[in-house]
Amino acid sequence: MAPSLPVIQPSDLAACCAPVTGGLVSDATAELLARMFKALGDPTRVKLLSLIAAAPGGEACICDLTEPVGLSQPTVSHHMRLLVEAGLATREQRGRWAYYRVAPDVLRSLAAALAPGAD
Amino acid sequence: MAPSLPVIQPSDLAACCAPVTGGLVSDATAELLARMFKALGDPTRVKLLSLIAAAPGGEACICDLTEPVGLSQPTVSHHMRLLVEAGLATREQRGRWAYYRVAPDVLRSLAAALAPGAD
DNA sequence: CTGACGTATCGACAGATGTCAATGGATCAG
DNA sequence: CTGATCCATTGACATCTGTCGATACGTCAG
Repeated sequence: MAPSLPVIQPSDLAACCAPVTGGLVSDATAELLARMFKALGDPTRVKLLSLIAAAPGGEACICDLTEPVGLSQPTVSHHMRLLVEAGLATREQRGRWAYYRVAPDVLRSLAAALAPGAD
Repeated sequence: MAPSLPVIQPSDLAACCAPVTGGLVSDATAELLARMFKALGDPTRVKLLSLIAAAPGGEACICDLTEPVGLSQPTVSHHMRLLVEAGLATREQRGRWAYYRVAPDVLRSLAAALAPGAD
C-alpha cells in the first residue's frame, strides 16, 4: 500500500533550502520541498504538530493525541508516520510508549525556503 | 468536481500566522495553513512558483511555463488555479495573456508560521 | 507464563488529486 | 468577418489519500 519513500534526513536539508523565490529550483529540490509541504497539507497533521509542540516537555505519545484530534488511534499513528517520514517529527520508543517531537531545524529550513533572506 | 473553496485572502493571514510551534492552534487556523501547504505539496507547483519568481519582471504567462515543467497547457492552468486559490499567487489578465506573480507577503506569513523565532 | 496496555500494520473503502484530449471563450491581426 | 493565439473548462481516467475496524506486535505487571 504505502510506497514508504525513504525518510527525509537532516542532511537532505542543504538541497532543500534553496529558496523557492530566489531563482530556479532543481527537480530534486522541488521534489523534496513538495514532500515536506505535502506532509503539512492536512489540517490534522498541522494540529498534531501544534499539539506536540505545546505538550509539556515538547513531546507526546499517540495516546495523548488521539482525543484532541478526534480520530482513531490507527489514523493518528498513520499521520505521525507521515510526519516522521517527511522529517518534520522524530519518534523515540520508551517502553510501551512512542514519544514524538517536532524537528525545529527542519521547520526552520522549510521557512527559509519560503522567505528568502528574511528581509 | 472541484468544490472550489473561496480564494484565501491576505486578510486571512492574521488568523493563519499563529505559529504552529508556539502553542495550540485553532481548527480554523489549522485548516487555513493546511490549505496553503497543500498547494505547495506538489513538485510541479513548487517549480511553477520558482519559475515565476525567476522570470523577468517576476511574472510569467502560462505559455512561458508549459515547456519548462513538461506538462500540457490545461494541466499547468489547473496548477496555477490552485496556487491562486490558495493565495500564493496572483493572476492578472492583460489582453490574451494571463500574467501570474507570486505573493511574497503570503509566503512570508507561511514561513513565520513555521519558524516563529526566525523573524 | 499470562493478561493488559500502547502502537503499528493490514485490508477495505469513499473521496480527492494529477493528468490528458477535446472543446469553448476571448482577444488580436489581417 | 476570419483565422490564429492564449487560456480556461469539461469529462474521463488511474492513482493517491484519509479514514476505519480488525488484528498483530512489543512491553510491562502479576
